[in-house]
Amino acid sequence: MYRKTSCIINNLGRYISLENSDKARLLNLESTPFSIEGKEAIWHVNSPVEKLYSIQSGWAYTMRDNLDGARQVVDILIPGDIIGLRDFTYKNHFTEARMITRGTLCPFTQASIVDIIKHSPSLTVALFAATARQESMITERMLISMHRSARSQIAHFIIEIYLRLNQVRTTSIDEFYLPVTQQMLGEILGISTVHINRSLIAMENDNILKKSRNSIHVTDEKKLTDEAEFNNDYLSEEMDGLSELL
Amino acid sequence: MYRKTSCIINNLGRYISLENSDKARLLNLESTPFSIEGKEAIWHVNSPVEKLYSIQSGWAYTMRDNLDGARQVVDILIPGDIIGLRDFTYKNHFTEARMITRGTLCPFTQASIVDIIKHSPSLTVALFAATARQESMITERMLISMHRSARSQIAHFIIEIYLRLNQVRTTSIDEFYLPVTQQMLGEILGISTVHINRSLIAMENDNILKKSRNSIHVTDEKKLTDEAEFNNDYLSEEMDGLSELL
DNA sequence: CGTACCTTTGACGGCTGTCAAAGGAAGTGG
DNA sequence: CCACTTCCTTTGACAGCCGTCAAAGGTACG
Repeated sequence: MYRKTSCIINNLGRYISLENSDKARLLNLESTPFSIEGKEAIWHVNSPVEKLYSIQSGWAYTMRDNLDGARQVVDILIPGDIIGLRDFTYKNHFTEARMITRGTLCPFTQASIVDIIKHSPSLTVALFAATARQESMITERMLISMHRSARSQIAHFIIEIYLRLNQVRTTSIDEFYLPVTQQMLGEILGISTVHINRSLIAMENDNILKKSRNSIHVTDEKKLTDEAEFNNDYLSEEMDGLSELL
Repeated sequence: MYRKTSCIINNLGRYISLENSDKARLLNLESTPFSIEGKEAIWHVNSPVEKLYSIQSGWAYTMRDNLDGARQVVDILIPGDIIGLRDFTYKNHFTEARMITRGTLCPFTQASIVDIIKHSPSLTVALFAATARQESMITERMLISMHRSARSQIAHFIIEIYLRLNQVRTTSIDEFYLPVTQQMLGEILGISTVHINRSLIAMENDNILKKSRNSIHVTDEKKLTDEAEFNNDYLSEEMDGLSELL
């Protein structure tokens, strides 16, 4: 065992406390991490599903092109997240995955996931938990995109990202790194770039936040959370009852 | 083994071919099915997560109330579906689940899911597959609600439901049972009842479909699919590579 | 220092929401 | 089997959030 940790250990360890045997298994299954440039593709649409990737560093996203030519972002993935959880029981990808920034990924083959399923109930449950959290983020975004104003959606997205970053490493809400352009923010929320821009300017004029190219300043956290009407149940890492059954 | 089949066998059997030992395990884990009235609650918001339910007959939905008082439907669940897959790694439910029509449910405890995870890799993979399909439906709805007109969303929903029904039992697209009110259709798609109504009337005037209280007549399948711009990859039950690894 | 990408602004239109009320259909109880 | 109640559908009027189109101004990067 040449390393004491791995990216996926940090992820799955959020939901259950890992035995040493589980940690050893993960270290064993993890292929060599590789670095990857910003904007580089991780997989393409319709390509066969072969691997999952745990993000050691860098930001990534999955997206697809709508028939009308509009690009739609499905997930925003930050360090610690697993890319491909939604896809690994499908034959082909129906999204494309790309890096936003340069970073480092740890690949896991499908076979190693099957190995986990065969030999470690606790890791399997953690995989379910990680899958459910990703699904919950999508569900939340769906419900919110259907009923909230652009401003409220933007506020909600910023708080969600802040909380997710904070789960991985302490982050200040006053100012944090956010390598997402206004254009991409529009593609995430399903709002036109023009309207994103106007909304951001309005929120800046109301002294709520200031978005610059790769970071965000939150100047009035209270106003922001009020607009976001944020309920963070869906981000909860707790899993009480289930872990006792293992 | 007092019965030859169970509702969950039909569900999980879609994704992999089940060994007899797997079938026996499922029959063993399944508690006695119980019947439940239309509109009756299956669980409430914030109640602790205890069970999953496989639908033997009847339709169900999950929903939650937005802060502005609007009700939002998260999933529509038809016979053969599993209720609670998204929730079972959480401590509490953040949706409420109710029947639409009267029906019969087969409950599974969390403990029995853990039993599956511990003892049957193939069933575990099938559970992942079922979870991923439900997630994909949400993802699809999210993407579509963000970029398509009300008419197109309605068309898409009708085709999705038709295809899902058809996966369980042969269904004619000309006319099929659809116990979803216009109001609920609005709550599913995030569109006001008034606008749902106007859109349905417009589609009826264009001789595409006719929705009556509990069923739908599709009079022009081609026009309907054209408007829906339906890509059914996400409903695929195929899972090639993975099952070979088991 | 040019090229590509991102942000910003203005003008304009329309899809969809809200409010309010009436008409039907279904279910319930006497 | 009929009143009554509740839920669902339908219609009209009106407003506004947000999309589209087009173009200019900034900013990063090779």
